[in-house]
Amino acid sequence: MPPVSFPPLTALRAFEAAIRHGRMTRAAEELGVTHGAISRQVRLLEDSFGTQLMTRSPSGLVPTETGVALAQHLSRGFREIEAGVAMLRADAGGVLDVSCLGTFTLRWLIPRLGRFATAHPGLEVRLSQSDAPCDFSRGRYDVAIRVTDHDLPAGTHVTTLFAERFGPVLAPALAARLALRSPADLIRAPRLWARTRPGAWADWGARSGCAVHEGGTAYEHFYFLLEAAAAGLGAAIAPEPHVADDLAAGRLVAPFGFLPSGLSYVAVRRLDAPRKARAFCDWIGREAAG
Amino acid sequence: MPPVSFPPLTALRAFEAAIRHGRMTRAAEELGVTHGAISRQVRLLEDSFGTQLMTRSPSGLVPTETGVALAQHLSRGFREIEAGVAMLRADAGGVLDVSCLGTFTLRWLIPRLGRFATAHPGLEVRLSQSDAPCDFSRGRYDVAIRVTDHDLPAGTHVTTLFAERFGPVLAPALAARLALRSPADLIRAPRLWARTRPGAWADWGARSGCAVHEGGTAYEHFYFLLEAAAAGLGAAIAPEPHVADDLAAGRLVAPFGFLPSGLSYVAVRRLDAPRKARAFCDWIGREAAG
DNA sequence: GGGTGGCTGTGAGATTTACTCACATCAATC
DNA sequence: GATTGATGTGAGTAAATCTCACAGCCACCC
Repeated sequence: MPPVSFPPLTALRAFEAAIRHGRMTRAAEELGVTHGAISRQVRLLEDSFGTQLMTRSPSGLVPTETGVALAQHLSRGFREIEAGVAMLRADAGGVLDVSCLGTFTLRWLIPRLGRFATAHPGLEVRLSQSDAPCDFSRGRYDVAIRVTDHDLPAGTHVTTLFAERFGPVLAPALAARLALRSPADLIRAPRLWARTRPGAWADWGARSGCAVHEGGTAYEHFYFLLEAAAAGLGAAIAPEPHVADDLAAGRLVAPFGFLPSGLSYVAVRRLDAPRKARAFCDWIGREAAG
Repeated sequence: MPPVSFPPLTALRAFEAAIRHGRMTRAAEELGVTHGAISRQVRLLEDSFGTQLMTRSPSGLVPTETGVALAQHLSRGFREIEAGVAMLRADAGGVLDVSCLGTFTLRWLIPRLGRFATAHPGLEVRLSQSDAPCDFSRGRYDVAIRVTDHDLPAGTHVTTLFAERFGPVLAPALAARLALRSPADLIRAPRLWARTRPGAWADWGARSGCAVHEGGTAYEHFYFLLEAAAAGLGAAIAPEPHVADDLAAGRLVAPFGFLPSGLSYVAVRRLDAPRKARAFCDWIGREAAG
């Protein structure tokens, strides 16, 4: 319960706004509540003091002498508080720099970022693409999203998003033409791979027990790789979250599903990162869980 | 929901207290909550701004630069609010003057007044005895409790307490000696009456259909009347609430029960009475109803 | 190294506060 | 008398706040 030295601050605020506007309806608009809420708060305040603070009339409110004196104190008090909050808001907005895997960004994070923006107005998330190992020493970003195939730097907090699952994907038409019956049959498909993940086919082969041939067509970015696969140029090894939408849309098929890659997607921040970095990591952890 | 321009005031207050004390545990003591509540409120504040406001250590809290700045604004703001509240509390305590029927006061109100005092600390109820018609023009009291046998002044608010029921009461021994079988037998009892209610016997006679004789012994105050009746000196016409305790204690008996007198006990206040008058009337109305 | 004390953090659930909705009442205006 | 715009309130819901009961951490002491 509130300390005995104060009535509810909500009631004080409602009262101050009502007096300042001269009407409960206007105060309600300012505070984002119904006039009934203002009426109750003011009534509660008057009851708790045993003193009438305003008279009501159809043309609005008139404070009593006591009410005027109280409202003046409250106005000054709330203005001071408002000044502090505004100062903080000006500071605290700004930008959060997030270093992120390119394709993950495009296909998983960006579609969800609107919810973060809604929850944190005034805070801009600035994304940069990288799959280099985390290096907070240069201060270029506050949070890094990575797959845990690199040693993570000491003195960081790691938020696990989800375990990676990966598997071969290709266009439906190509899959039909190749009459694939088992994962081993993929050896007949043209092999596509990304320079960012050169060992993907070998890793998958080791996990699935399938022989995989070498060579095939290399692409600079994973995004191009998936476009090529969707165009029927061959099969690619892709992490599940990157292709979930394409699978749902029927642009790609994953005839043999996905296997755990042994890796995890993580969000990493320095232990002493700004609070907004923690807010972001908490948020993205919840998004990944949900 | 709170206005978008402010985070929860409760959180701001918790934060300010924590910084001022340098410890959440001390802030919790001041605000009358557990340290867990303070911890959550501060965390909520930091999350909503995306900014760390303090660092925690086993030796206590250290505000960040941002936190210091915010806390200074908040301290000034809350001090201003506190000054207004203190001013009001000083004003609003004081005294409520209640003019009340003497015996009603003694026998019904005073035993209950402790509950009012508990609910309204700092507010003294000053009772004065009177059964004269209400006259708020002299400003001698804020509330008058009366029986509605007088015209009530215009421009007042009336809270009905309960309808009066009255009837004859006398000592058990006298009742036994007189071998009363019906109300009419009361004509054999010595007739006691109060100067404040000279027409009581006649009123009761009219309502009960019994002949009542005139004369008998007059007392200045109703209290004396009841003492005389309890001493076996005769029968008196009493309102039920005045003698409830004596009946329960066996000091008096009401062999023929009580009849509605056509009157009501009411609490009356001016329409523009101080808020504490309304608080009192609301309270006494609830006590009468319960 | 282990024990103690005092600090903060948090899951889960309970309690309290605050609010909405849908009306009612009142007074001013036309 | 009807309309408009103000405040008041019963009943129920939603949200906020809090408690309880622990856990974890660090400094200090032995």
